[in-house]
Amino acid sequence: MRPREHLVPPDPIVVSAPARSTYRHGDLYRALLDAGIELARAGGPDAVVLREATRRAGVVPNAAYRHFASRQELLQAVRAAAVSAVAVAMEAELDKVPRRLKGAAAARAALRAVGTGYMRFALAETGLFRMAFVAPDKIDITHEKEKAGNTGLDPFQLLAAALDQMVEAGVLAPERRPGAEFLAWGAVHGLAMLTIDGPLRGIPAVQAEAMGQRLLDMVEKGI
Amino acid sequence: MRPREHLVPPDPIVVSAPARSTYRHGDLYRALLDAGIELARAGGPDAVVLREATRRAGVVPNAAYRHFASRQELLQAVRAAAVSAVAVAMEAELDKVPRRLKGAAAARAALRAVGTGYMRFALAETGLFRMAFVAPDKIDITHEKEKAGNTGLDPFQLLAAALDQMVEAGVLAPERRPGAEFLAWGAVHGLAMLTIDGPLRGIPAVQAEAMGQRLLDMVEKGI
DNA sequence: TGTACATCAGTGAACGCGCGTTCACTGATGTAC
DNA sequence: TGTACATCAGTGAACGCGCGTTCACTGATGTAC
Repeated sequence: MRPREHLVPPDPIVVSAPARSTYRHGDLYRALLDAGIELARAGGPDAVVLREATRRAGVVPNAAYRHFASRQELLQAVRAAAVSAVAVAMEAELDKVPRRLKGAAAARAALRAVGTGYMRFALAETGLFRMAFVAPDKIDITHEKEKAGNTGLDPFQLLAAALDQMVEAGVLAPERRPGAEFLAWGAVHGLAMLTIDGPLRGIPAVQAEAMGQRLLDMVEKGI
Repeated sequence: MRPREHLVPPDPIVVSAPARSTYRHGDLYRALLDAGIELARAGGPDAVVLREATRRAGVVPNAAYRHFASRQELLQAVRAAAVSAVAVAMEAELDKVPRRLKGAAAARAALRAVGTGYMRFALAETGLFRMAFVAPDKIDITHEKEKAGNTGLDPFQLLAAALDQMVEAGVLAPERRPGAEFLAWGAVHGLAMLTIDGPLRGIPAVQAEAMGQRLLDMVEKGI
């Protein structure tokens, strides 16, 4: 594509090929996936390059084809891992909700937790976050299964559960429930994007956090 | 990059090189920019390829360097045009606000108009919309000037003006004004993204529109 | 327990691709006299 | 008005790049007897 940028001289030391003594790799699938995830962490979807993943796994490029039919397939696996990581971040916040809270207070706290976990993940793991929401024209998403490293609920389901809880607690009118996911998700997602790519880029974490809470106030009040 | 996809046989007819009779092009800068905009319309930022732009302008690849120092510079120009187009779409909605509305009603209508224009643009011109919000690591945004095909206000300023109007009309408490742009923008932007790339992708325009209005209800109530 | 063998994970070499960019050029144009 | 000339927009050819992917292979491993 573009000519190599020589801002930094190319590193002559092969840092990421962990000298393999055995002929077989052992778990190349996992190694490639991990490399892919690492690439996505650092640079988002575009950075997930098949050849680079094999380099990091210390293996010849075409070896990848024993485990992935194409770059697309690697991308899908990485994406699934990223989505899963978002869910884990959300659950981490949910776990912080004090058990003593009941009813309305608990429901509100759950919704906040879900939103907070989402936003924090977006800011802390920008590359993976982008990977989780890669534009569908860049990846074939159909028939994709997620690997669960969590309760098995994806981010959408966690949000839905929080909203259901709000209805049960009488905080959200049942007739407003259908589609409410998209209002809440949209609001949080957008603010995350503004903070990552947009005009809020680079603001101190404390301010980003405060803005996030303010947005969640707005959602709570307006949904 | 990836091998050519042969889903569609390569078109042997040069459709976009408008046989030039003169040696000089006339306005190659404009032609390249227009081609760039067209590419962005169809495929977003990644589709803005210098060589393709020159092809469409009917000119040899390196001719572009008479007018743009690099691909980056073309990208910046296209981005500026995209941002401008967003502003135009927002103004179009603002113009529809009945003149008879005064005070609170007018202010609310203005905020809605701004949000509606934004969302409609995102859905109708997805590629340009993506171009306007291209991730900063893909383009050098510093020292970029926008070309105004509009009143000269960018989308952010249009939103800010609407919010100021709400404060003046007494609909928005002055202490809630600072930073309110980001709440409103974030919410609308996020829903737009969900509709373009996310789970709402492909829903009928009517439903997308309805969801947009519902989101604006939420913003209005909760901001 | 020891040997023959099938399996198949990883190798080595190569491909064609389109990209951004550089170089030395050429020839139409507008300007000065 | 006519001619000489400088300008500089567009040409032609080439570069190196890294990518995804294909092919025929090789040799370590696990299994069947």
